[in-house]
Parts: sequence; C-alpha cells; structure tokens
Amino acid sequence: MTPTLDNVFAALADPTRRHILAMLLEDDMAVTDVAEPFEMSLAAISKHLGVLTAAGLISQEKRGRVKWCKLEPDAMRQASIWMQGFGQFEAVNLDAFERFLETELSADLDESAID
Amino acid sequence: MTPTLDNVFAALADPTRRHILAMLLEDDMAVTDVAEPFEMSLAAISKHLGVLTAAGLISQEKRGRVKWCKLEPDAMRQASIWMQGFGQFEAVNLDAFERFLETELSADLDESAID
DNA sequence: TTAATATTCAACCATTTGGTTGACGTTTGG
DNA sequence: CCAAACGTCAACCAAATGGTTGAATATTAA
Repeated sequence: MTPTLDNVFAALADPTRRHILAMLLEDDMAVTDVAEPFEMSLAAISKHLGVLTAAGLISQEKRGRVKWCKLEPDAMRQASIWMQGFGQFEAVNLDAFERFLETELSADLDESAID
Repeated sequence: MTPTLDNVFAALADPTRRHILAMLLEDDMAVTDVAEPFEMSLAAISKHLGVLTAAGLISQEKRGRVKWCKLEPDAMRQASIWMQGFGQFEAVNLDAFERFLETELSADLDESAID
C-alpha cells in the first residue's frame, strides 16, 4: 500500500507511536526492544509498528529471527511540506524540538499537551 | 479542552478537514460556505469544524447568526516543531507545497497519495 | 533434535470516528 | 411578526482503532 497523508497523520496521532519514533531517532531497534518500555503486549506494539510501516514512517527488515525497525524520514518530510504552507514558520527551532522530545520521552503514556 | 499533539495530528488525518484548512488559507469563511463544496451534510461539516477547533487549528467566532471560521496557525506550528526534529528537512519548499495543495483541492474526496 | 526466542496471526472486545436524519434554538430580512 | 437562513444537538449506525489473549510460525542455540 502506498502511504498517504491520511496514513501519516493518523499514525502520528497516537502517543505510543510518536514515542516509538522518538526512540528510533536514537538507533534502529528490534521489535522486542521497542516493546520493552511500554506496558502493553508485544502484539499491540507489533500492530503499532505495522501502522507506522504502512504510513511509510519506518521500515522493517528481518535479519535472522530479529526484525529491525528503522526510521524513514521521507514520509514525515512529505507531511511537513504540506504543513509548511500554513504557518509562516520561523527557521527550524531545534531547541524547542528537543524540549518537546524530553517531555514526551519522560512522561510515559501522557497527553503531551501543547500549552 | 487544551489541544494536544494527539488532537492536532488526528484532526489532520482526515482529507475533508485538510481540505477545509486549505480553503481557510484563502480567507475566513462562514460554516455554510465551508460546507458548500462538500457532498456531506452540514451537520457533518459542523462536526469536522468542531474537531478542528478542539485541535486549536481553527477558531470560530459568532457574529450575528453567522459563525466565522478562521485559521489558527499556532497549533500546526507546534506540531511542525515536533516533526522538524525527524528529518534533516531542506529549506521550506513552497513550490512543492503549492503543487500539493493543487492536487488536494482538485481531487475532491481523494486519497491524496504521497508518491 | 529440541527447546527457547522473536514475532505475527486470529478472534474477540470496548471505544471512537465519520456519517446520517430530524428536531431544535437564534438571528434576521421583509 | 413570521418565515427563512444559520448552525447545533441528539439519536442512531457502520466501520475503524487500540487493546487483549492464545495459538502458530520461524529461527537459532545447545
């Protein structure tokens, strides 16, 4: 299935999946290791990874009995291009992003409030 | 309710709502006028506008018997900041965005494929 | 070969989502 | 004043979502 904006934004709408993406920003990971910090079942995480894969946000490659998950920035870039048109966004604010990431990673299944 | 990333991305995941946002990019609009190009009921559009409002992506102000809808770029900016961290995005490509917008606006209830 | 590890599949369940229709409250133009 | 315009509300429905558990499938290590 070819990814759509629908898929990408829907995938990003879930805090567990955003958390996973943030984890993969550090390094590629096996499914079991992705699942470790969460309190839900492995099957649930497997489904989340399926959603992320369908959206093109990650790819999964099986090597031996381990399936490695890898961030695929292209899909998000497409979505970002769409969004760019709506704000007169100032230049990329990496500090702001890192603060964001911090709170998302620490607060474990949180609401990730904007304000 | 304070908007969350969950709300913003979920709101953006629907093509009708993205279409509405693109329309509001041109100008503020009354609910009835927003609904006009769509084939669904006014009530359905009213719900969509409710979702967009809850996400902080638009605001609605009632003047007389008309309720005006207005783009609120801040929420999207927050979401954009989150996304920026994931791509080594090249400088904002406005041309690309305008091509995107074109296809989204013409194809009326489409799948808006990325590739 | 056999047992353990890694991951998915299938069936199920509760909740949310996106739509409908019809009734309802406001505001306004004639 | 009264009918029409503007918009929401409530009840309903089908489909999608996010989770569970238990069985099944590879693959590897011993």
